[in-house]
Amino acid sequence: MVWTANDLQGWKDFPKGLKVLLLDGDINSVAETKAKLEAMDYNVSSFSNESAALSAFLNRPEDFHIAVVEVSTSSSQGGFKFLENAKDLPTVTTSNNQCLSTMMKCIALGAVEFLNKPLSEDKLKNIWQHVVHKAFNAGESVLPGSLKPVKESLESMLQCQTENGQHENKISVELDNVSRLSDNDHNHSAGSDKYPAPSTPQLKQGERLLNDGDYQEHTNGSTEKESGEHDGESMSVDTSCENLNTENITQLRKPEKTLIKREDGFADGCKGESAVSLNPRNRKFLSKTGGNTTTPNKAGVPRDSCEIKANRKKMKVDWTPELHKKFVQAVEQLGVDQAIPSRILELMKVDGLTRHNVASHLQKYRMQKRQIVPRGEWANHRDPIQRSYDAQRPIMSYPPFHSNQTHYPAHVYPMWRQPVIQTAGVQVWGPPGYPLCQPFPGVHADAWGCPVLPPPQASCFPYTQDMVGLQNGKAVDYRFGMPQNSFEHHPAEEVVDKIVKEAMSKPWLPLPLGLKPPSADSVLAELSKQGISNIPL
DNA sequence: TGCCAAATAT
DNA sequence: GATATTTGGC
Repeated sequence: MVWTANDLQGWKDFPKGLKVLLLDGDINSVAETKAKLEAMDYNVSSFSNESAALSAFLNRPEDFHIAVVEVSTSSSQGGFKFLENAKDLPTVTTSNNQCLSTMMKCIALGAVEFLNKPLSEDKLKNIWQHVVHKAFNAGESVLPGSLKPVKESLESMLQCQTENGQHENKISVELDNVSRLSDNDHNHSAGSDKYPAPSTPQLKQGERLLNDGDYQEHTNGSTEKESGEHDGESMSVDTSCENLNTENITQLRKPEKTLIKREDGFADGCKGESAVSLNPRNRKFLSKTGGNTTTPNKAGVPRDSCEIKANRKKMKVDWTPELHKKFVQAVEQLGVDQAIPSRILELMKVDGLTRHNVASHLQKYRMQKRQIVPRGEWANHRDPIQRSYDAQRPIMSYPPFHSNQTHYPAHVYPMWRQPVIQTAGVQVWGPPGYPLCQPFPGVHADAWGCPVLPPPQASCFPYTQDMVGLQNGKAVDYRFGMPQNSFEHHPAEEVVDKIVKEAMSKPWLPLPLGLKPPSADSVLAELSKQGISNIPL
């Protein structure tokens, strides 16, 4: 089925139009709350009388998606009756009474949330999440009729996005399993769905869905900056009402697109999975937590000791092409000297990503860029396997692409090893618009976004592996000694001399590409020539 | 806070 | 065993 923008139009405004049953014994309070809800474009039916509210719901349950009910232990109409008799309707309870027993009673009776009065806009605006939660987690038999269309529409929308391949630059939420989870719930008992969604309203609009990484930093006393900004490039899921659209619920059926996942399991059976995850390995966590994928806590604040433990370790960032692309863009934007983790992190604007994550990736990135490989690997020319491996080693790349460039300078950048044999279908994730293979047919791209030459051409370029930054720790740019127009040219002689000289003066550094270490025989011969015949092992 | 290397996970 | 990523020390 082909979906059009019009098909999704109805949902772009979600949760506007959500039908809310509001019950509050206080006439002033009910009016105030109603006004706030209506300001959010919710469709509110308000009641001050519990019996009236209940009968309204029982008569036309399809008229309501969610209820906001005030409970009171002092009044005869405490709201509990409604709660008990409208179990299928996700019900948010509110009260001036914050005592634990009242809250527990509400939850025990099936309330999805307990909100202290007064009800601010902040508290109210996210109640829609309970509707989604209910729609996806209630067994079919207990799914309120009013929510079935919600569920079906959401499912269709999510499916549509997957088919359209709209899954770039967004941290994913797996709702793929949610439907299945609802089946599980159904198997357990009809009442299992009455367990409340965890602390939904603590997730404020615009706040990120994935925060365990930050929490990790926070617990370490780090001042890790939390990226609260959300621009068009943000890679986190924005759960705000305004943005619950195709951009934000992407990849929902793309387990392989996991960006960040937590992989803890606990001996005590407590599984923490507040983070979004698409990794099949983590699905069990979703099951354990009732499959609530839409309601993590604010800023990853742990809800309990289990979650603290869950956050302490093993949050793993999967550096997908998109994420890496952002990383590379940030690095290039900052420049070699300024590319430090904190700044990269700022530029990337990826929620959930920590400075540690970036630092780690930067470390790898730099190592790759400097072509750091064990010397033995280089020297092992007698190993045919190694030889063939080295033969695939990319030699150079184009300089970082800048979109404002209209031509491509012939600066030759260092390149690092290709992980696999290149094929025509190799995935390339350079910056958008990078003219990868256009100017030079046959040029490939490696996993780090740099196009590379195939081995035959490569063998005739004895350039240093890092043309910038090898001289006495200072940035020295050799690139202008490089051929300017064609790969057929050889580098300037003085450049080669410079590279060789440097390699000899700093034997601890990895050899520049193109420079081969001397063979053991030649070394022995040279030593012998210098009167050294015994080599201590 | 950044960098590096060891440890750990996949 | 290779590679990717986290963790911990400096």
